[in-house]
Amino acid sequence: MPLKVYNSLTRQKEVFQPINPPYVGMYVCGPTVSGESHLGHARPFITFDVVYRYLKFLGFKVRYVRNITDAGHFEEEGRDAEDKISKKAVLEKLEPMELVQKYTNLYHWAMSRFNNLPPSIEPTATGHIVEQIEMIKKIIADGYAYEANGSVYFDVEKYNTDFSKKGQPYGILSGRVLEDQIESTRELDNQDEKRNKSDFALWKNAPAEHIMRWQSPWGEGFPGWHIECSAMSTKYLGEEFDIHGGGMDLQFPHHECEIAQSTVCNHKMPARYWLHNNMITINGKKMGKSYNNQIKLTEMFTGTHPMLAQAYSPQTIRFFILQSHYRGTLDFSNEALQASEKALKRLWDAYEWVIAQQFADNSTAKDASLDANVVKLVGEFTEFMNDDLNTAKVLANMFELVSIINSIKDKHIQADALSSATVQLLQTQLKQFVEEVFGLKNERESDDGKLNGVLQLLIDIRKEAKSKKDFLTSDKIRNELAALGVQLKDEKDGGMSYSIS
RNA sequence: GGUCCUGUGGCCGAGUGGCUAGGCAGAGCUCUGCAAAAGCUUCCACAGCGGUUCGAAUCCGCUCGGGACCUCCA
Repeated sequence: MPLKVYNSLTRQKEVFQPINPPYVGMYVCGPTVSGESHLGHARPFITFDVVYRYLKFLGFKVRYVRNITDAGHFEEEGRDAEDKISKKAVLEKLEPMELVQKYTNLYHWAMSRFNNLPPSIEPTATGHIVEQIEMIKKIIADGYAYEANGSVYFDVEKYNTDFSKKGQPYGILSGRVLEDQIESTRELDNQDEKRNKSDFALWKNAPAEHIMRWQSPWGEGFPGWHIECSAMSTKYLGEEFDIHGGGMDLQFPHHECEIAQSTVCNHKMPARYWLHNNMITINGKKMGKSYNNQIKLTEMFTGTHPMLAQAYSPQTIRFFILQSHYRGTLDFSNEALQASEKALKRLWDAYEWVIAQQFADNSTAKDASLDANVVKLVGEFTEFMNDDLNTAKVLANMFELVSIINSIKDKHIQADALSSATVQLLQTQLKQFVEEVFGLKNERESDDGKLNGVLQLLIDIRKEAKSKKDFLTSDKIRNELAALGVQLKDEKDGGMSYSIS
């Protein structure tokens, strides 16, 4: 069964066929680095990290482009159209680029803690002003944009009229009809400069107080909020590429505008497959700026937010996100995150144990039906991923395997119940999916061996105490280590192991 | 108002018309000096009302509820 993905453009699952196999071009809308990332931002970055990882797993050569928006978009609160980054820079008395750097660093830090692979190219908007200006010039030359008072606007009406004839009206991605839009569009700043309310800015004239500004054929200004993605995706992935991803809230107007801009410039629909992840909700409401209900990632990791009962590690959050399908909403709650934390630990413990085991050679399975079941569960990993990346179902299978693995570990099931071939399949596939595809990693503090030595010593003392039935001493060791965050476990075979939380 | 999505057991969440997803929590048992961990068993579902069907959580209709986008937003 080939990989199928749900394409927002066609509103159905489609077989994924790259334009130039084995190469795949994927563009994902990155962060605006005018502030800290919150939990909601984590979803697309983790979701598309898994898409990236899975495509690589399937053998595709992927160029993954994810931009950094550092040029500042409008914040049209009240009357003054201001550049978010400039405004905040003044407040914090930082240079705009200093501020951008600070939040970019913080973002990269969070991404690495999630164990997200860095994209192949991470272009910045400020680094591509020239490309954006060139693109705008082309759109004007083709007659789909006009200048007004040093700003440039995209003529949505004309685009819609002309491209509807080619079967590509404005609104094709989000299923909107332009005529319905016009009446409902809100009053925006400088509305009078536009010919129509639905027109959007390609370039904005910079008022005197605006710090971030660039020279252009239309005077000093800054780019509009959609053009960077069109310019950079075209530059690095070509006029037509395979996958465009992002959050569902970007579908309209952002991605719709990208389609219009790119189509005028390149005479092609920019991307073939449009993938959109759904939102993280909190108390049933989307976590986002509009509701002022975000929990920043730094707050998640440290537990410093009134809504948080405790800190949640990056891998717990990653696992939490993987437990649901990316196109559904995912509701945040302490209970849900705590469940994820425990589940992840159970999965990881069993996983670590089984891949480290050397099983004796065993050509025939003593328990044929169990053996067959393991083969089936493992085989379904790709089957489920191929069905629009159903990570939730893969995890369900992994937990069924966890039970089997733990039973072998506890000797409820004999090791020779499974054939060597099956054990090997289990080990390799689990490793591939847990680490390579899902990108889960061990969060335990790495130590230099000294800590391990100290703990082994304590374990030995505890064993001795136990053998003498000196439970006072043995319990003291266990309890005091527990208070320090080290859990001792008595194994079935009389051994002991520890884990550090 | 327009476009669209959604309503699953205490909580989070999968789900192809017929075969109890899974996780966390609860209960019992096994193991254990006691714990913890683990294993086994078990309880608790498909918003409501109709319809299609031999059979529906799954398809259709209506009602009620929740949400997203239409404006910056992942």
